[in-house]
Amino acid sequence: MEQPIDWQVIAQEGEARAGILRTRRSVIETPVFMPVGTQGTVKGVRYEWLEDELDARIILGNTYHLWLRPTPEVIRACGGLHKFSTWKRSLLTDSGGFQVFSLTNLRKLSESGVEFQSHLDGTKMFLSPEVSMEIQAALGSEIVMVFDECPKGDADIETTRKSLEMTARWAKRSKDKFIELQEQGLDTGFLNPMENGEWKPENKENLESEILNLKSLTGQQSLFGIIQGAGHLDLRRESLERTVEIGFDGYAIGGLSVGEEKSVMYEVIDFLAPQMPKDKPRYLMGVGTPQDLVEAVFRGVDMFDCVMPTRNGRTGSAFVTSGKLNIRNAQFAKDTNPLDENCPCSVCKRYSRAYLRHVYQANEMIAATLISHHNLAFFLNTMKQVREAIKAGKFGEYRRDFLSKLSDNG
RNA sequence: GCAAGGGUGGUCGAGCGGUUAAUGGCAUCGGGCUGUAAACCCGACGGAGUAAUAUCCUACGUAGGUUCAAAUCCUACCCCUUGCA
Repeated sequence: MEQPIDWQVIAQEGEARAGILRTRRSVIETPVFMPVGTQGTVKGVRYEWLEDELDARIILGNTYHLWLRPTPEVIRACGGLHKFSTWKRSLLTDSGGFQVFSLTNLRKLSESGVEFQSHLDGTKMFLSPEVSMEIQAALGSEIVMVFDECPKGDADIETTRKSLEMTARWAKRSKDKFIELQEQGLDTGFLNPMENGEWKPENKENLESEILNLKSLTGQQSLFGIIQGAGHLDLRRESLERTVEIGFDGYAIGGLSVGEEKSVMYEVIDFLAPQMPKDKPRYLMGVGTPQDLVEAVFRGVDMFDCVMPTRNGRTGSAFVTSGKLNIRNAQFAKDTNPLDENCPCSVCKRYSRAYLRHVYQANEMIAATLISHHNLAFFLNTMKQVREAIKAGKFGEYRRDFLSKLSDNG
């Protein structure tokens, strides 16, 4: 049976899986880190760098932000988010669900959806599963997320249960609307499979043979469900069952790293990931630090996204082998070393900590760009090493080594 | 030379008799950032001392004076800015 995406495990070690995810627009090796490009741009980083040196295969976009500006009408008129932005590889669009959580004082929540006040000008806007699906069809992403509600990490059991049940109903409504939109041909990113729009990585001999065995794709969008339940394991299980019952192309763990203790996050992943469908990709939303990624892969997660590399990059914090480094610190004023001597990225090859500190302190735009670039390289390289370790059956060793090198608050 | 206005902590600048080690901005130093309302937010910022308080010390151009009390009022001097010679 033809599907919009295809994912196959090519190696496994314990719960950790290495796989190949194919969408209509790119071949993505998992575990994968997806840089966040909320407003149709990964802040501070040109697509040229993401494509060439960093070799990101998939990035995020955000329904809520693009809905307010430039609006789906503009993006549809420009041929969808790929054509509009010129990003040719895969896109995953978040549904606006997270904004239901993070813009809590600008919204009114009800069964039908959420009334938002635009954070730009206060205009009242109504977002619902149906509206979110319409916007994501206009954006034309490869992976569409259901519209969910994300309770606080420390929410009590009754609040969490009510929230989870609404998320389940919203998931069903999302899927119904999603199917309708696909049938109506409103997805701007549709690619005729006969035209073979799929992008393959270059110089990947092993991958070529693996791809040959894979099924062809429908050219349509795929849809991921989201499991909620905060830190309550029985609710997590219930949410998982209800989500799987509806049936999606992949499954996401939502509602982590939203204020709960770190131990709770690992506990939930430990419990949940192994129970999730084995033949579908598992996506841990919004996580996290490099350490979080390694730990979550160890527990069976395949996909990640997080704003940390770009946000921290813009605010002077660099991720390095030993953890984090704050480029503002006076100790780096005359430090001629690169951010991370083990990092092969073009920033580390060329620029010193002293220079990066100077341009940061001087408020030069390039500081944000350079540190964001390095941070993305660090995240993407970490995931590449993780994949290679799993394929070589040495992930346990890799993880131990990785964690032992952390000395700061990584 | 005359007239007017000024000299405040790293810096710019408020304060113009007591609650003022002295508002605020900037700079500096430190911390934070996890499906991006974030090129952002928070804290420290005369010195000594304490785990933290307490407590000392030194400070509003310089030197005197008035007053219970002065960055704030008075006098002299030094310097700066502007205008007139």
